[in-house]
Amino acid sequence: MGLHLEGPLLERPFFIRPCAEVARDLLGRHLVRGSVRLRITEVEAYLGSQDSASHARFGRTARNAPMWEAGGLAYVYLCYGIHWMLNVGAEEDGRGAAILIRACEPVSGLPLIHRRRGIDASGPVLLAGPGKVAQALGLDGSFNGHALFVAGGLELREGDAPADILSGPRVGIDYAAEPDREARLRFACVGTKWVTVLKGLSPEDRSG
DNA sequence: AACACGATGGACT
DNA sequence: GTCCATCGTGTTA
Repeated sequence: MGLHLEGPLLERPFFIRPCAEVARDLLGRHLVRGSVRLRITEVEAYLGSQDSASHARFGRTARNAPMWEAGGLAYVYLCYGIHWMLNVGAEEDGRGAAILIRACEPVSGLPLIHRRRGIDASGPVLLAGPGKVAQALGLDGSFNGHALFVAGGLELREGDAPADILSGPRVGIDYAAEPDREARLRFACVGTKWVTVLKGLSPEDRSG
């Protein structure tokens, strides 16, 4: 056992699509670093320079440079001086689009996850939150710009897609202008307990 | 060069 | 619900 259970890496074209589409498609995929494997359960799409909630609203800077490359690079930044946040770049270069990984469920590597998080919990308190996900993966600024479609280091691999998708407004962006503040750009796996805030989420309209 | 503040999380009332 | 740690970043001057 082992190797044949390892889903293949996502290839680069996966990321070179509209940001919200990639965001929905990231649900259920696996983030892998060494023994730690996490299944993505909640994400937020940040659309680019025209999105007043996005770091891309300032244009290209030293910090957010990975957002502006072609999709598939990690954008990792420090929030509140304390918490590292993991984003996945999307779309073609020059767009500034990226997806924040907000919550995951553990698949393997619990001992290391517990050690990095500093708690022994088994519920959502362990991995529901963008800072928690990055901490569990042992990420810091040195991962900014890391290619997620390359084996070794931090990887994005196939997983199992959710039965259905919930969507709702993004969290913690009160500074954004309308309509960005209300845009339904947060996505989560239906039925999961591994989600930061259930309030505001509802099933996507699948008609059409 | 100074300043304001944040895509949060944990402790606490 | 409230408070606040802690520092890199972008803004303004």
